[in-house]
Amino acid sequence: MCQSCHASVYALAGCQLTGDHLNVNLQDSAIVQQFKQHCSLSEKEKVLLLELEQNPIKVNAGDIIWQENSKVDQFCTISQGWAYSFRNLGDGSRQILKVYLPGDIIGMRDFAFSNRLAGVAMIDDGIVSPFSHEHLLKIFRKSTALTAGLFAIACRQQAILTERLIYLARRTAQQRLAHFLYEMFLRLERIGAVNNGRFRLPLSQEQLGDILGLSAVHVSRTFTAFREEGLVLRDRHRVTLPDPEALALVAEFDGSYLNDAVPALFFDRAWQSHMLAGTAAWNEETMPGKPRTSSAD
Amino acid sequence: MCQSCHASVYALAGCQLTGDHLNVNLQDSAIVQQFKQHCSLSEKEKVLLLELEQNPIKVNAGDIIWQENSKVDQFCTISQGWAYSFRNLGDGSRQILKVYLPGDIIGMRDFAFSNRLAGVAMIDDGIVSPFSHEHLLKIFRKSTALTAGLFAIACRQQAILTERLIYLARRTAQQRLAHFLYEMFLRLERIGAVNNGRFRLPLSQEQLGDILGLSAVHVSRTFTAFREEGLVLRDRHRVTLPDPEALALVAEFDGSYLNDAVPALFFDRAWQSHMLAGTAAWNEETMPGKPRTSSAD
DNA sequence: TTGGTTTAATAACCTAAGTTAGCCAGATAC
DNA sequence: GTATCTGGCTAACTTAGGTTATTAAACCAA
Repeated sequence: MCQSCHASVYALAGCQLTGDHLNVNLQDSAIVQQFKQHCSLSEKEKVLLLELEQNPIKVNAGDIIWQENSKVDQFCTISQGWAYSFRNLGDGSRQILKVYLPGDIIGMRDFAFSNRLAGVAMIDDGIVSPFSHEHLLKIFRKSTALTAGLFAIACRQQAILTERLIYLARRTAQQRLAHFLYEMFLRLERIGAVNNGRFRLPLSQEQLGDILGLSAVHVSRTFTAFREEGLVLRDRHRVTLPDPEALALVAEFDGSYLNDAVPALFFDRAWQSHMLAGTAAWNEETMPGKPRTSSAD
Repeated sequence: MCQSCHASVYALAGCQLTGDHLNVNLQDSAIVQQFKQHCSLSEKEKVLLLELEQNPIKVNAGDIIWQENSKVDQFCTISQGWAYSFRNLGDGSRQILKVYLPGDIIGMRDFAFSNRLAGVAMIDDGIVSPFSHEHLLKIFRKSTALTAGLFAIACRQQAILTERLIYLARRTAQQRLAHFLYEMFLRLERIGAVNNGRFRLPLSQEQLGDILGLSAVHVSRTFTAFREEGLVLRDRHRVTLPDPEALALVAEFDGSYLNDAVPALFFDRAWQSHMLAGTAAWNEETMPGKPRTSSAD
């Protein structure tokens, strides 16, 4: 951890640091982008959010951010790299619960618990920024808009889990893999990491199996089937979807749980001005455009 | 909906009403019990919570509270009866996502969405109380303690979903059924609905299949196996667990996601007094005892 | 009472995915 | 260079659970 850096978030914002010190600024913070999906932010609110990223740490591929059952002492934002949360099961198998991309908040689900229900590990090299319970409570106290935003993020997280639950309970291997690939395609597209249906997917077939509740062997079989059907081409860690919509069709993918993040309340201006006068400006102008960052937590 | 009743929550609290009007009071509100798991409440906060139950409605078994894809206009607390949320899938099957018991909040996951991702139906006759987005925002503005409590409930909801996800992805039919029955046993025990390992479970085998991602036929087979092993006795809608712990063993049940709802912050008194002075009294005295109401949402 | 409907038990059969194992191609190490 | 390791592909075989069908018991409405 960047212990030697005691610069405030104000100082950090916009400055260029070298070595272990990392650049954070008001414009390109992934977490601010994340929240802009949900509401417009005042400067004060941006600062509150940026404070979450005061303590950037470089982490390496394979690093464990925290272990299952360890004490819950902090949460993290991730600003570079991929991570995943996982549970090791009694029989030696494990389940990967969620893949995190830059802009996501990691571990917020542990807020209500004294011990971690899941471990988190880095897939890639990257940068994470730990923050504390206090920080979260501070946001609750200081900004109703950010609170609602955090609550919305927790709700969307539930929606994503629900979607996966249905797929794991009810769908075939082809549908599961198609769904996962298409979901990653959409999430990566938002953060500009897709080029012509082609993107990097740094996951082994074993890891994919742990995500999808399948054996690695069957993941391989399923990729073979997709290759023969021309639906998915995979070369090491690069994946190409020649026709993403065809894949979505196989998966019976309904993206409303990702895209339809437009609470009724954003559109009720009379109510807005009544309830939120003086706290924060919710702004429907940010809504019509497509969200640009990945889904949170 | 009890449109004719415009009595304030203060008037309702403690009064005895007849016909469509229902009794709500400060002591036995299931939602207040629910929150007491997480924190102690001031009188003002209790009133804020009780306002959620201002509009009790009688509903009948089989009633649809709301349909999938309908507009998100309100949430609900449930004070009597059982309900479940569900998704109908393209192929005619459906997945039951969650069973709600008295004291739970229904539909909070839809906070971030304009349309419902899941429908909700009553299993039993019961009483639900709708409340609005505004109400939730009002709580965010007025009480950091209740906000944190709501956030904690959303987090626990994620934990429960995560647990189910793992079981659906990785476990055998016996483990899934054992897990579900044992979880219901624990939740019902908390609200005093278990007598000597015996409780009412008003779900058909088809509904159980929709919960567990199994066919009704296989649910039947699994019950037969449990009966032969003396693990579970089922007669229509009554279930007896002669040895609940044996069942927990079969399920490899780890209850920390239900019981360990004790955030580190509750125990850090220095931090408490620092952060929360003047807002609400978090109280570690309510913690050591076992929670008494079912898990929320 | 009757006839219709829902729920449950069991059997026979089928299939998707797990398991084990062998092989090969890239990496990485020596 | 060669040896080793990891990740991926394919084949052969096994198995848990799905599907369909039959029967019987509960439940309900007329």
